[in-house]
Amino acid sequence: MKTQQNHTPKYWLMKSEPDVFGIDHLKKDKTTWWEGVRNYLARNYMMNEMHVGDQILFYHSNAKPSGIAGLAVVSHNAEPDQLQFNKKSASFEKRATREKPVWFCVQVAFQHKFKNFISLEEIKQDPQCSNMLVIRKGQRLSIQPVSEKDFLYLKKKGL
DNA sequence: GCCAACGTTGGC
DNA sequence: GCCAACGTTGGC
Repeated sequence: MKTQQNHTPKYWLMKSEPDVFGIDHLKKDKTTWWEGVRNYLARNYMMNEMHVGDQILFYHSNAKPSGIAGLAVVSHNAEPDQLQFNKKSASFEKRATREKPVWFCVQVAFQHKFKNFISLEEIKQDPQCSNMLVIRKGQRLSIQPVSEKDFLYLKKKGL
């Protein structure tokens, strides 16, 4: 009989605007459903590749300064994004039905706020981080895969 | 506030 | 299926 293959933990970077929902909001709320993502690649990551236990660099975008503010963890696998059913929401999706949702999101739980906030500038300057997607010009994707090496390095640096 | 980069929409 | 127009993201 075939044994089910265990999911190997993965590492991600997730962007959020701190004015809207930053690391302090997550700390206060403990968990949040990552609603409102309306990009197919980001959706596919959440739907197909992110699993409970995956670790997350929580990134502040559109901030002064932008950068990594802390750590979070996937606390629930993807479920339909409820905002797509809400006519009053900016994230309403007219193509979606309860039977056939279009958008999905994972639930994320707070872990740590970094003692040492790591600014985008610092990541750019650091030769250790030269492969990271977040430093690439024009990289707007709000959910990005991160290598284990980069994750562990930044975790150690930030905590 | 500017604007480069990129995703989406819609006419054809 | 192409691609121009438009909208959004997000650094600066």
